Amino acid sequence: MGARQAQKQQSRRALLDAGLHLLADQNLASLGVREVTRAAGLSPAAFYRHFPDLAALGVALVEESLASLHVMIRSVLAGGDGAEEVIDRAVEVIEQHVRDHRPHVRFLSRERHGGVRQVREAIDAELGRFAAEVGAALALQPASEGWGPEDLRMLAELYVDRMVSTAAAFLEALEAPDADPEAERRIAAAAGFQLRLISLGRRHWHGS
Amino acid sequence: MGARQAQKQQSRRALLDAGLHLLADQNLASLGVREVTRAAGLSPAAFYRHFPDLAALGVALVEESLASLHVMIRSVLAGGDGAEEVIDRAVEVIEQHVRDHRPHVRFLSRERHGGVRQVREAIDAELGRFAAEVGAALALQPASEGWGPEDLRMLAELYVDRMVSTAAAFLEALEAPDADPEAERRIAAAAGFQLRLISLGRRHWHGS
DNA sequence: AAGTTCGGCAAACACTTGTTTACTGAATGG
DNA sequence: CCATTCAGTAAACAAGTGTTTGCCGAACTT
Repeated sequence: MGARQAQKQQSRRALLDAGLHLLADQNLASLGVREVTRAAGLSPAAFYRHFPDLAALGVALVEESLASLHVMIRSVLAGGDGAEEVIDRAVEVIEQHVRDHRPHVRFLSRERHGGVRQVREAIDAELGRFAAEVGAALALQPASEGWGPEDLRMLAELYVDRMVSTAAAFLEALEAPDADPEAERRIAAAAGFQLRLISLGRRHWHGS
Repeated sequence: MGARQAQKQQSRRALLDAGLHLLADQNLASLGVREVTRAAGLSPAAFYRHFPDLAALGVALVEESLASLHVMIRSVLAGGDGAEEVIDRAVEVIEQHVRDHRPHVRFLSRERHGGVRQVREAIDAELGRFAAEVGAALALQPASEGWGPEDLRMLAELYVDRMVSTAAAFLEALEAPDADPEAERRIAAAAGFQLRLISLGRRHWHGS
């Protein structure tokens, strides 16, 4: 890659980073082009060399954020099959992920139902793909015998939604002004309990 | 109430309605005082006769939105005890509620993780109170014998969260440009399935 | 070495913004 | 009936906004 492209990528990075940083305490719809370029150390006009819109920057952030999420989900699904172990690992991995990628998680959580349609749709589509991935993994387990693909999808959605909620809860605990380690422990306990309850229900499910 | 107060309330209503209307496709943080007053047919300065902040208007909208939610939750909990019936009724009531109070539901869904802390906290607190209410109702059922209050709370949270997610899903289906009745049916089916799965897991839970 | 591409800039465009000010005039209460 | 209260107004403030323009100069191509 030429030095030309490299410098362009660097500016693009600066814009994305500045955006992500500013989105710590405001949402995409209230972000301004000038605000971002100022924080990135560029002139306002430079923005348009990279994105047509702020919505486009948002979509780029979605892609970035979800790439790291994909890695996470795979690390949960791979490994021991015991339901208990998978659940415990899932909760741990989620907590660690929120810790490592706090700005991205915050962005996703905030914009999932936020004011910018393009971004909302991008997140939703990708979350659907997660559910499909989880569903495929579930289908491979012996406990899924006799389960239709429709049921498996609904089950996977339930798991994914639970994980997203858990991540959001961890996030809120981390952002609280008085960081309380007890709160995190309680969230982890609740998540473990709830996931266990779901998988228990699944084992006792006999046809729909 | 004097005619004086009545007129004031009318203006306040106009501001709240205008705000709620504008929040259909943007979020609170990006709303402007002038924007609201313009839509309400008042002068910008008039806003400050009613609210010190836009955040305050947001909190007022939260209270309004949650009042109607409380009514809803009670109508679910009251009535036949059969788990199946409760679940089916819950899904129906949620769907109807979203239909009847679309702007409020949208507002709650959007601002639950939105950019205004005051509003986020107000929603969260009230949602916690819902969970407590559901937990209290669960405690009365015979199936809760041997369940600690902690477990009941986590279970109630799981139910409430599921309901909120379901409401959000219904909302998104209603807002889709091509209104697809099939999508709503699918959401209702998924919600029923998932709630059933949870209550099945609950019945087979033996201590934590 | 000459010519082209193109990322970044400063400046200008025409608005929109939040908030305060001094005011008006109808409802209120004595 | 007269004084007071107070919701609502118009006007002004100093900023801030998105986007376009023409231009520069370093990196590429031939």
